[in-house]
Amino acid sequence: MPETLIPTAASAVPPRASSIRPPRPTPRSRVVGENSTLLYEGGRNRSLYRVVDGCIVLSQLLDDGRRQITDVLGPGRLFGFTVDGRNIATAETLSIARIEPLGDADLNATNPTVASELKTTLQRMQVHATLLGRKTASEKVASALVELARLFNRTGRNGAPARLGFHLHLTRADLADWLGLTVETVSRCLNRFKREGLIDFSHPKTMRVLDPERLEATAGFTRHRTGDAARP
Amino acid sequence: MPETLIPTAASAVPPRASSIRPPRPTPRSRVVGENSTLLYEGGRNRSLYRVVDGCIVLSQLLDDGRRQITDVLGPGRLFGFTVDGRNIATAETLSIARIEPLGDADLNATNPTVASELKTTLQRMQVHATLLGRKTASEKVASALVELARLFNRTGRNGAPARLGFHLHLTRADLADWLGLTVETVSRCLNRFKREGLIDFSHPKTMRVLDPERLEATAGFTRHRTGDAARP
DNA sequence: GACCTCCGTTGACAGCTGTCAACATCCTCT
DNA sequence: AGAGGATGTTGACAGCTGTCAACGGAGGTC
Repeated sequence: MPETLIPTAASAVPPRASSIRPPRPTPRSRVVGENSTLLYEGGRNRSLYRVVDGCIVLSQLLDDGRRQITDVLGPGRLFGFTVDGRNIATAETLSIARIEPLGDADLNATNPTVASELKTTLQRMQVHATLLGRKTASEKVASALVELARLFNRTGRNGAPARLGFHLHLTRADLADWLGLTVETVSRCLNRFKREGLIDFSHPKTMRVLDPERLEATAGFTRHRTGDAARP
Repeated sequence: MPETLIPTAASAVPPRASSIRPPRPTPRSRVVGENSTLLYEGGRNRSLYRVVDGCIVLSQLLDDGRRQITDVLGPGRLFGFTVDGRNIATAETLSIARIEPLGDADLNATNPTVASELKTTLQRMQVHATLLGRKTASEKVASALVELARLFNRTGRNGAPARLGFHLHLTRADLADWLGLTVETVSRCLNRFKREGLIDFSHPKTMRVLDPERLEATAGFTRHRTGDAARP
């Protein structure tokens, strides 16, 4: 039963039993349940939000129901950008999440931090466009795993990622909507990767990367770099 | 013979014979020839640029040569955004273009106009992601035609677009790289639309929209709008 | 605890789009 | 004007990915 808009109460939110990463209390931050729609594309809102903890996806819909997830947000990322006062995208939680509203003023994005985030997001979108338009199904799924492993790896961000286990917050359908594929194709790719020893999972969302190098190779990860000539 | 980086001279640039839209002289603006690479992805630059006139595309490359055009820019659009001082995308001219460098300070995007442009671009990228991930070849090509007709229609922007003729600055290969298709598929779609009376072209780049409504219908254009409930 | 829906997996099959090839046309350069 | 390359078109064919279907299992509700 998805809630709508931003609930103020942390109703269905038992703080995780042995909470490994204690949610640091942030000014005005709120906890939101899983599968809540926070913002609707085309709707109005008066604030930007920062993801403090959890996983949030942005999406757009075509009127026949086809969905495209345009971004997957982890801790630190901002969302709620508007054009002409209207939300660019729908925002939904894929996990219990803690979000922190930013002031009205930041809506104008004249805040340097916000502007920087905008540019980073723009870059991410362009990289994802290249994935959507020019990568094969296997490359897409492998790319997604590499990216999500970085975002949500279990070991925290204390230097070396011990074993590349992470919680996949997305369902197969979410992955499909993110990568421009169907559920069946995503499932087939994941299980092939599993058979080939690239990854492993017993529960559908408990992922472990067994062979990072081959996975990244499968992702066709490196973008072409013309860069500038080395300046000696 | 593509030039590299920003040339200061307007070498191969005969100002268009009966120039309908006289290039308004802008402070410090420069004219750049067709098929020039202005910026390289991963390279450094110290300024943003505004497109005063002409057509410029942004692109990314995978290292095996696959290319994705991430945006098509017309008059008024900005480009040259960086992350960590590095260009996000390669920028190339598809026509003789006039560009105007903006000050260093604007690189930080704290200028409200720049910030607004960033948000608009972000929205465009998300709409395009939906196209790349969730539309069929026909829908993609039709969408592209609708968008390019708006961008480059011949009648200027004096209210009603008389007859929807416009100059297609992109080659079939450019269209393919923009839409995530192959040249052959693009060509087949365009010629089918021509047979069906949606569009017409004698020269490959001289496009005319004959049936805007059916073309937009083919584009599957309307995105789902949940909007806000009407407030009586 | 039983039911029931959602989610994930797997197989069979089809069709959209990519691949390969040949050819036409346009443009540039000599 | 002629040569040659880039661009565009069209056909034949293949294969990647989508579609349809069936099934199993997990989680949630009563």
